[in-house]
Amino acid sequence: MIEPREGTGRSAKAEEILDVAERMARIGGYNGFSFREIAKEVGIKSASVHYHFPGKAELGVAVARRYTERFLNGLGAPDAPGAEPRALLKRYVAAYRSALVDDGLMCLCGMLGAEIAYLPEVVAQEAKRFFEANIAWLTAVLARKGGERDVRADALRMISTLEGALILARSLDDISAFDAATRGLVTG
Amino acid sequence: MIEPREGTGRSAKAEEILDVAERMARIGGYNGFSFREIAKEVGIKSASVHYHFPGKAELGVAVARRYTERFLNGLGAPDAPGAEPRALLKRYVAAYRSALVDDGLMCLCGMLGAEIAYLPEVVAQEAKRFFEANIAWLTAVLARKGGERDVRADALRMISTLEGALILARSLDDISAFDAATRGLVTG
DNA sequence: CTCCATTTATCTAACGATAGGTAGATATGC
DNA sequence: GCATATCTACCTATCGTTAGATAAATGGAG
Repeated sequence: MIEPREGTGRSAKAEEILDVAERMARIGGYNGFSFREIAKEVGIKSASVHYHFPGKAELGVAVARRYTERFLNGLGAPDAPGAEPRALLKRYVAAYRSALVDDGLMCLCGMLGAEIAYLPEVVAQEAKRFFEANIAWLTAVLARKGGERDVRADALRMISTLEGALILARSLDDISAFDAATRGLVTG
Repeated sequence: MIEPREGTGRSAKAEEILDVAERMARIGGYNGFSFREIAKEVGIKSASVHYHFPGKAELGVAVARRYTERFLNGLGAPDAPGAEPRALLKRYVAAYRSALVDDGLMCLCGMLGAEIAYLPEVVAQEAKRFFEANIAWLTAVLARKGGERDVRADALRMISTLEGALILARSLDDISAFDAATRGLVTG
């Protein structure tokens, strides 16, 4: 085989499986994807999906990890010399908005977080790690921005509002509800 | 029969079924409750649950409707003469906090809203109605309070922050994250 | 008050569909 | 020959749902 990887140590088929699983999970949560449905979509049999990912929990972990990594990479370093804190925060809000508007999908870890008491512990841990990484990124940016009283509280508030705004906008079937709910989130 | 109802037109067993289904749904979402598990918990067979609620969609609708009604009743009228707007808003925040702290559960319609694209339409409609009713209540209170620029946007922001804060606090397994995220939600 | 039809609420037993998972054969390429 | 990647074929468990039986309570009619 011609090694169609990209530094992740994963085959192209495995990435394809993760793509499909992620999209399904961002619609229906942990129960929203199944080996059979993924297999059908990527053109193999369900037993072959087990070759790439031994069990559902492992697949869930892989999806969440890749999601978190991609999300953080999209944000860039919180202390990047060229980027102003305010611009970084705007980018953070835009990342959530893009999921809703461009992809029509929820935040994966928002979904998993909602049903966290129902998940295999290894998957729950990944959802937790996503939020902890987000808090770390935001607190770093907010600290750089200065003038903040409680950067951790502000970080938690931002994440909460954005995750909730996704749910609300999708429930109301009204994208403008997301914009209204998040207006003024990034202040002076 | 001695009519063990309470004005809802539903038997005591049906209410018991709704109790169990609601608790399960507030942990695992729409897929988090099943006829068999509910039946086991209330001490009957799954076929008997179908006697009270013909199908899962109907059961989901009944759970959501009862939840919404109870939630709104707990808030009271937004224009109650004795209640100050600020106190009403505090009560609104406390309702979410109580779900998390007292019951250890998510908001039912936050769960359903997250997976809304995955739900039977009749159930999705009930989740939507919950949020519309919440927006109506909040805008009425915020309008009474005065000094607001865009009461609808503020209502959407409050709901989003609270729903998201529930998810975040449960994901982090840290109740104080809810308090930090919602601090200052009710202003001046 | 008694007889009988009906309703209420439950049961047993099964249906087809789908879930996650496994064992073992098979083909392909280094 | 060996690792990779897929297959067929199956397993057990659970899902929502349905048919049909049953027992008890209810409500009129004579």
